[in-house]
Amino acid sequence: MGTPPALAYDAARMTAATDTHRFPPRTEHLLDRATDFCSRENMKLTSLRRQVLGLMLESARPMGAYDLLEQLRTLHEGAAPPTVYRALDFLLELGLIHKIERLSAFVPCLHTLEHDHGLHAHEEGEECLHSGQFLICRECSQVTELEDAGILAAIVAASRKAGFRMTHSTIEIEGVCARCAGAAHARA
Amino acid sequence: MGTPPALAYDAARMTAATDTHRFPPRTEHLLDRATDFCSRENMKLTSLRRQVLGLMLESARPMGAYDLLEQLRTLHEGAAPPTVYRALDFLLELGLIHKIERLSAFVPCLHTLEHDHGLHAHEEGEECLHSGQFLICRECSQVTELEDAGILAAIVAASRKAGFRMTHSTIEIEGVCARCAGAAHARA
DNA sequence: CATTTGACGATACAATATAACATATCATCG
DNA sequence: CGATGATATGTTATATTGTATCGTCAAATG
Ligand SMILES: [Zn+2]
Ligand SMILES: [Zn+2]
Ligand SMILES: [Zn+2]
Ligand SMILES: [Zn+2]
Repeated sequence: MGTPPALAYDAARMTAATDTHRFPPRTEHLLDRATDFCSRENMKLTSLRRQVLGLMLESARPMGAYDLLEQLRTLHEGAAPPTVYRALDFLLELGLIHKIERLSAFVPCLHTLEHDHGLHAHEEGEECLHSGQFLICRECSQVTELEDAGILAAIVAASRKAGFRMTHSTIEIEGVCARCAGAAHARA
Repeated sequence: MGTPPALAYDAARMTAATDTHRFPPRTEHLLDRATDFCSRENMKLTSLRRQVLGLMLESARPMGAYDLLEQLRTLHEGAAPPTVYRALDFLLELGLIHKIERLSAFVPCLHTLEHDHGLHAHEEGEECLHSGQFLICRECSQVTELEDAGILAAIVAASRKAGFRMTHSTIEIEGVCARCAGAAHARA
C-alpha cells in the first residue's frame, strides 16, 4: 500500500470528494482503500457507490436495501430503489460487500477491504469471489464475518464427495454472540 | 350429527374429508409417515398442511410460496397467501420442510420423514431442529440435502471458538450437480 | 467527431411476506 | 349436552423486497 502516484484518478477523486458527503476519517480511509481496490479491478467506485458503501460501513448492523435507500436520500435527492440495487450489485460483484440471505440485508466485507482482494481459490486452479461465513446474533443483530479454513475445507470435501462442483457457498450461523450470552448470564 | 338428510354443515365436512386430493401412493405413504410424526409431536397434520406437503413432495424442485399457492388453488378454492405461509410455518417448525434462502423456496426434508425425527444434538445436551446442507444446481435447479457430519463439526468448532452459541445454521452450496456436469462434459 | 459503453434518473411493476381481524373447528370440562 | 378456551382457517389489505424498461448523459474509444 505505497503512496499511489498522482494520476488523472486523483482529479476525479477530488471532485467527487468535494460534492460528496464526508464520513468520519476511519470510514473515509476504508472508502479510499475501496477506491483503490476498484481501480485495480478496472472498475470505478463512483460517488454514488461510495456513498452506499460508506453508509454500510457506518452502520453497526446489516442494512436492508430500503434502509440504505432511506439514508441515501438524505445525501442524494431522488434516489430510487434501482439506484440502491445497482450500487449493491456492483459492490457484491467486486466482493466489497456480502448479502446475508436470512436477513435480506447487506454487510461490508472488511476482509476484502483489509486484504485488498476478494478472491479465494477453493479448488486448485479456480479463483472465485470469497464467500465468508456469518455469525448472526439474534439478540443484538450484529453480524460477524468469519473466514474459517475448517468450514471451507469441510464444505469443499462434502461437495466433492457428492460430485458437485461448487461455485459459491452461503454459510449463515444464527445464535447468540459472546457479548450477549455474557450479558444474559450476568442478568441471571 | 347423524341425521341422514345431511345439513349443509355436515356436507361441508364430508366434502372436506372425501374431497382431499389423493397423491400417488409413494407420496401418500410419506404423508402418512408425516401424519404419524406430527401426532408423536402432539401436532396435527391437517388436510391443508398435508396438501401443501404433498405438493412439495411431488415437485422435483424447490417451490416458492406462490408456486404452492397456485397449485393449492386447484385443490382448495379460496386459498390466499396466508393459507400457504401458515402451512409452511407449521411444516418448518416441525422440521418437515426446509427453506432455501437463496431461492426463497422450500423443499421437503426427506431426512425427517425417513428417520422419523427432525432433531439433532449439535452441542452436548442441547437438542434442536436439524438444519441440513443444501447443494443447489444452477443448471437443473435441483436441490440435494446433505447431512454431513464434517461440515457440522467444523461449524460447531468455529462458532465455539468465537464464543458464539449457535442455534441454527443455513448452509447453501451453489454450483453444478454431478449429472449436469456430466452432461456438459458429454456435450463438449 | 461519431460511436460505443457504462452509469444514472425515473416510472412502473413483480414477487415475496405479513398484519389484522373475523370465523370456524375441536377438545375439554361443568 | 352446552359453554369455554385453544387452535386452525378465511379474508382483506398492506408491507417488504427486488426488477424491467426506457430515456438521458457523459466519459471512453477509435
Ligand atoms: Zn468477506
Ligand atoms: Zn449479540
Ligand atoms: Zn432436513
Ligand atoms: Zn443439475
